[in-house]
Amino acid sequence: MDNVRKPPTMTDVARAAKVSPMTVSRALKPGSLVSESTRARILAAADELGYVLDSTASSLRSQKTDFVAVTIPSLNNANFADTVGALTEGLKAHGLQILLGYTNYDMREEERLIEQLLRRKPRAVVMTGGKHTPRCRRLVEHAHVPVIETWDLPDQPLGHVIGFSNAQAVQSMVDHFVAKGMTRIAFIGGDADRDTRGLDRRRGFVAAMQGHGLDTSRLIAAGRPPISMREGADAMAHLLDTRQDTEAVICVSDLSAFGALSTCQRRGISVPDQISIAGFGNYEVGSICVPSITTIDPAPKDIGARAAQLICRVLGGTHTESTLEHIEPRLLLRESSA
Amino acid sequence: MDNVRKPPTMTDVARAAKVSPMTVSRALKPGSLVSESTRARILAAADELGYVLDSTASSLRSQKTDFVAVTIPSLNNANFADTVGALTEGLKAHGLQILLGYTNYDMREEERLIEQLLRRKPRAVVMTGGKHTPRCRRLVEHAHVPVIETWDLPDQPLGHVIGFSNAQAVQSMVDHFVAKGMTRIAFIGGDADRDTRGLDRRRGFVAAMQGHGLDTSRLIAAGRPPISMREGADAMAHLLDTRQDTEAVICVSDLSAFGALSTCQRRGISVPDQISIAGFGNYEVGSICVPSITTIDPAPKDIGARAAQLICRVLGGTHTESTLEHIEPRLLLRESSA
DNA sequence: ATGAAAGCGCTAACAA
DNA sequence: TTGTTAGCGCTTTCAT
Repeated sequence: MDNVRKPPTMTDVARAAKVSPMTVSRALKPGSLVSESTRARILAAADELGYVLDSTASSLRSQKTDFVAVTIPSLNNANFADTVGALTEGLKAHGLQILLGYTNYDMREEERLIEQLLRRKPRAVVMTGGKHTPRCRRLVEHAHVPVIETWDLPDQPLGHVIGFSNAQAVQSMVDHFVAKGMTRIAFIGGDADRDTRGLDRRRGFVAAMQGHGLDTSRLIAAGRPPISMREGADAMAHLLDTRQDTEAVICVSDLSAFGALSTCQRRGISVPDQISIAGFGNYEVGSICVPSITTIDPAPKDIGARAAQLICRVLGGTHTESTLEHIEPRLLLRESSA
Repeated sequence: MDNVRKPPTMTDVARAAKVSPMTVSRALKPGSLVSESTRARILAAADELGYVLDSTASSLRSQKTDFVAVTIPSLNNANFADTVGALTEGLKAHGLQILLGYTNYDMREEERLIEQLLRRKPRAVVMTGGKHTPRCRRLVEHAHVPVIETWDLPDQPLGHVIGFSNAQAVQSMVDHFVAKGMTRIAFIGGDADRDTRGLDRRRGFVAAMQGHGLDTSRLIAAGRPPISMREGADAMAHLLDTRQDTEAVICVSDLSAFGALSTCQRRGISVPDQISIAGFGNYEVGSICVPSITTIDPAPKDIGARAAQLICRVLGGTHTESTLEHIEPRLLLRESSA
């Protein structure tokens, strides 16, 4: 009647293979000192019993886990997915797993998440972004674990940084349009400070426009960040209705830029002949659509790969001081901008 | 010189608050029996020391974790992200966390991943898809943990199923085009069996065409699955070059359908006037682009939400037998199909 | 409301 | 090459 059998332990395997639990432990670890015949017997017994190592117990005893905590704002974002993908790949070689959590662009949620993650005693922490609640900062600092902040240049880094200035990247886009002789340039972004990177991009737009002595009033707040295609489409409709003389539109992301483009297509407005459009992030949609969308490539995979490398160096002891690795986003000029 | 201070334990907090460790343990759990003054003292001490509960130890002692293992083929897929999002949301209320892994559309990788995940003793396992290696099946079966397979209707379910027939969904799309009087219908998909759901959709296409006595030779293998926009665009170019009389194209996903659409736009071919296009998955891009793309909505969030509900019922003991919950994908007719 | 003792399953350290 | 002992940090259980 005990339909909830307890799963077999190492002791069960040891008994079945007629060795001590310690020998089983050794046999299950790769490069260890067990005679081949014994190991074979043990593996057979383990397989027979359906034994699976309990990594909870193993971690507790060895005071060492094999995972790296990672937080991203949203699961549903190709850029962050690329970063996490590269990170996973880079860590796999060193036997490290990723423990992934997402904050839903909310610092309170990030704090909750970081506490959850730290309870599992990760070997390192990789966070997206450089703004955190005070308690979140304290938690991470107290953890005595290597920390990497990515996708941003934090004012007060918690540890290592692998990022870039979102503001500066957008400034380079503004500079590009201004160099082409345009002056009436709009920005489409979200309406609140949930997405700090989006906010930085908007700030970069304003700073650059002011630097050129240009009008910054074409600033469309398109809804709760992160805005996507639908919001971009609606914002473009609003812009076309209210500021018909606009020459170029810079969007907070390629997704909203694509939405803006779709509105132009529905209205028969030719891009880039009548208006130029640019995005951010080098999402696939922007490279395929017609016209393809001018954008900025922040090299998400590079961020992940470098984070993995850095973690391995730090855990290996060959790297100790805090680093700032600067990512250089590239401007990709495509068909949507004149 | 000890720059690697050991983090404080419950015993440290107990000493600081002048109570026993047991009382600290109780004070940190919500609804437990500790006087308010003692609890306040303990929480203050914990905060002071930067104490974070060690869930490794806690799980070992209580023989109970708080997470659910989830495998998805790829992180970078809005559909699976939606399922995981809904699952996370539904489980959060019950204090359960998700331990997420991705298989990269590879059954060998899934096996490796499942073993890793099972070592952490999850309370339940949610897998995407119903095809697994024999060892993977054995591992899961031996784990004596509720299992849910999603997004598919497995031949031999491991436990619960929340899914739909990908083949049947595509058949309904074929039926729709045939009812409109079309006969020369093509299918664009991947070229290997990595993506079993993609393969099922292709099978559904062939079966439906044969059922109508139609030619199934317009079957484009567009590269290594899962194919995306670029492959869809190239495949459409190939199709237009070789089978100019094609009336409709069904693509394995909206992403490839959007790529196909972009090729038509570049060549000045009017959709749907000259050719109809349909996708699968109800991705945002298909609803925004011009023309919008006819598709099938497999209700990804619904799958996740139902999985969460099912897990809670099973763990709560109110549900014991294996269930098959059938998702009914909806055909969304949009501008890209005549 | 609080405490003392025991032990979850595993592996570090030492012994043989 | 294999075994013995002890204990990781916590919570179950029982006692007060």
